[in-house]
Amino acid sequence: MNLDTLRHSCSHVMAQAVKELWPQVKLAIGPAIEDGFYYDFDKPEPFTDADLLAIEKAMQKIITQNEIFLRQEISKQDALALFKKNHEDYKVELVAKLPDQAISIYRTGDNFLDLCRGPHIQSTGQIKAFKLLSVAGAYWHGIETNPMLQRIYGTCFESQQELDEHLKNLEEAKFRDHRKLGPALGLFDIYHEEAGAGFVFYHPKGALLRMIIEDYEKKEHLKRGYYLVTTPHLMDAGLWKKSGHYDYYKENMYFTSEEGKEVVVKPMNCPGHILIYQSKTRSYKDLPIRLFELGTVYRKEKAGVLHGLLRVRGFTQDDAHIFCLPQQLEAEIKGVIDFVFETMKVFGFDSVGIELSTRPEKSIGTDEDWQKATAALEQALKEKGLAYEVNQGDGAFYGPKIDIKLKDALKRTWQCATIQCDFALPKRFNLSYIDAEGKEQQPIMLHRVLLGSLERFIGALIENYKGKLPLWLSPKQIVIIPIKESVLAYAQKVKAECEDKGLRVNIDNRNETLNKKIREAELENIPYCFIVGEREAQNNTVSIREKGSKDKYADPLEYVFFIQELVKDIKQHK
RNA sequence: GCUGGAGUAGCUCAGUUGGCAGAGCACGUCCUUGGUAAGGACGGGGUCACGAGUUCAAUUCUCGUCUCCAGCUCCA
Repeated sequence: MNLDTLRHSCSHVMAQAVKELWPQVKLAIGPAIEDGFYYDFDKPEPFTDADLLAIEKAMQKIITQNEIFLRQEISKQDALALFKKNHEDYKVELVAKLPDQAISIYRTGDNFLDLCRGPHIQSTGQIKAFKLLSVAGAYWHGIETNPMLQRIYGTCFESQQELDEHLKNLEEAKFRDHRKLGPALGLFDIYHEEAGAGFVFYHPKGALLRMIIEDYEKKEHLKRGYYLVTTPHLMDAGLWKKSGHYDYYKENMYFTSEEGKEVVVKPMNCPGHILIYQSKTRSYKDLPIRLFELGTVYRKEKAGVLHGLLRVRGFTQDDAHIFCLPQQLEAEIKGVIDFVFETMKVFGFDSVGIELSTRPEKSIGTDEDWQKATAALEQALKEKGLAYEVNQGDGAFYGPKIDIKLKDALKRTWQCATIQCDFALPKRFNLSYIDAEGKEQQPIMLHRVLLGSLERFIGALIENYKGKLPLWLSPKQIVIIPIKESVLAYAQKVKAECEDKGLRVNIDNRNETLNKKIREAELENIPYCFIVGEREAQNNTVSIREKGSKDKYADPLEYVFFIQELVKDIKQHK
């Protein structure tokens, strides 16, 4: 049985139940979606949780009665008359837009009928496991200026077991939510009321994690021939008018002023990098020039879209702009794709989805340039043998893009890397290089990020690892627990040796019991506890407890050997 | 920005049909000096999100604001 068909049918049953309970409700649309289905209703009073239970009960009854899904074809005229008679205004609107030919409708039970292309399951009895999940507002046709309808989300599976598994998955997602885990683990917090929504504060452990990621990225970029640059946070509004951002994104930019001049808090790094490129005459021999910056940008996002670290108002991009010759374009794109995949893998994500987005309605540049740019991206993907989906009209205003979305442990996708091909900004800024004949030419510009925003990426990391970061990313790698005060000096010696090897280690010297310290180290997800008492001090060893090893623990080990092994693991990003 | 739900101690949450504000954890002091996931005693901590209104009296009722949550719309 096709799962989409099953879910679509289930949404019909839900609509039927709603119409039985509230006959005056008007129906909009009810499709199957990735994890279930929804149906949009026009009903003046909101649905409550109790309503959902009542609807579920009514649905169960319809399912028990095993009603047939009966397909009928009628003329457009008849369909219009039928839905008009039933006061289904939204259906009338939908029918009116259909071509003038036979239109299919589906009936179930005595009274329920719905405009529907189909297909459906044979009868309601085939629905074995379903659940209604939530209610939310949704605009008719998804257009902001249209009336808001009430959407009920539900899900449906072929067996109760699969449904239970899905619900368990949802529960688990809640449990690993970075918005809970992050503050609980001392990584970051957001002081919504005091400092403003959408602004992240990294606490000591989170700042360390961020530093580890930043250090890794800087090193890797230098290795690949990028130049590290830094650009200011405030720049004259004129620069943003020239780049086009002012016209396209004014609503989302933060402004300030200086001596009557308008100044913009940077929402992007490109204009800054362009100025650096323009600072001198460039030769074709210098290209490609790859400028990389961990650039912190601010965007005034609407209040309703903010979400933990995933959607914030101030964030740092691992942003680079590559200025290259036309003949270098494809190789550069391929190089970035390889860089993205390698980086994802190092951070523990190995499954990705790729999308190619083309020219949007609101955009700058000539058709010819858009075609060239889109073709270059597509060609690179094809030559890499990568599967991708095309997202028509979803590109940036200055060029088409490849988005690489990573998948986490729960198979959820996260938008992180993007590669954008841009002919428009070089034109606007009149960028140039001198070719072999001594003539001025225009370079092509690639915009790209690997992790996207560090904030979002750290959110993804926390959720993917459920807060249990691998050793190399752990802000605290080892905690040394001296059993009594008399061995403190020995503990300090061990600590010094570990630090000498670059390990992040501290001593838990509090007046608490050993059990409590171990418990807290476990809860804090510290990979290793080194426990030292008289026995260890005498033999120059430590007792090693690996996180999660429960009551089993290693025999006292010559710790010098052990920390060498740890250093090896860290080098390999384990 | 829109629809709906919510905001009580640092955290997780009780509670008040309008009349002195509660627990556990966390925090502080003291006792305890320990062998692999919570040792004990005592103590401090609150403009019940904020602002107005109704009332003898508002954390509780009404309105507004801010913020969060589930979605919608948006995401250079």
